Amino acid sequence: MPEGHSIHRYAQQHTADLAGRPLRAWSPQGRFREGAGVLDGRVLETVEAHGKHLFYHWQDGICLHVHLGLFGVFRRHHGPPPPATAQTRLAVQDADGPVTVYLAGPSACELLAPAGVQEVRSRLGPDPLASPGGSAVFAAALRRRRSPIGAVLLDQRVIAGVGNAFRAEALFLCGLHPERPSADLEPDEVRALWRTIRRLLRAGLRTGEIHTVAGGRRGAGPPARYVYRRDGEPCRRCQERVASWSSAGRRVFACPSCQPVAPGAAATAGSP
DNA sequence: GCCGGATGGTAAG
DNA sequence: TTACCCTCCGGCG
Repeated sequence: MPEGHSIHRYAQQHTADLAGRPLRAWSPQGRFREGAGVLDGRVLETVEAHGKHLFYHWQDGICLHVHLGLFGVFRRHHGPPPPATAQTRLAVQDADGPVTVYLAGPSACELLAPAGVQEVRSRLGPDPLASPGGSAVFAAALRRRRSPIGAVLLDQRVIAGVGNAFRAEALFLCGLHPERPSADLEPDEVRALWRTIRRLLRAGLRTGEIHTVAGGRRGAGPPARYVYRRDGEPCRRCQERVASWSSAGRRVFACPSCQPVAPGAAATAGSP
């Protein structure tokens, strides 16, 4: 589930598993043969996450940039790994340790010079998990835009790491309708939104799941959400049916009663 | 066993 | 807005 929390988990895990020693690297699929050849035998120093982007810093200033996109997946094997599949873009293995990591289906897997790293970073807004003081930058960006807050939250130049699930849950928790113009939000609402997103991302980083319903989980079962992918089901707070519609090619979810389009106004139909 | 959609982002029209 | 990338999984039969 590649929203920001899982990307930070990968950064932590891959640092723990692989950093500090020379690694074997190869590309079973062949599409990253040249890059893997550069990495093979080198030492991985650190892995850094910003939003949904991973930066693997290797010795000699070499940086591997990975973005999973919608389909990308890491597989981690402890001990002798199964043979890599034909889809495996990159395989990395600790020559002396037990861990092998396979990467398949990423939208980006590339070596970047420092200028390239800077270029990627320059397109990313503050990451609530990585950017102290990001709240002010976020607030300024919201004031500048006329787009609906729902669209703005998915814009990685405004805030990095939020995906469709965290968008839906954070807007519900803050009582904000996704179609409200971002510039119309009150300063208090903007501060609460940043804090809510940061809290949800931190919880996700800790647990690896997007479980947002207050009170924690009672027993096993899938993570519980308020509105994300719950369209047609009753709102957990007011029993109104959760609405959903499509905007900019993505599904949007909201409770029409708990998230009024105009602050203080009565609930309206779900679809604007 | 097949189909459609999914947590994302870019490029083309 | 649409297509595409290219992987996994749930629903359906």
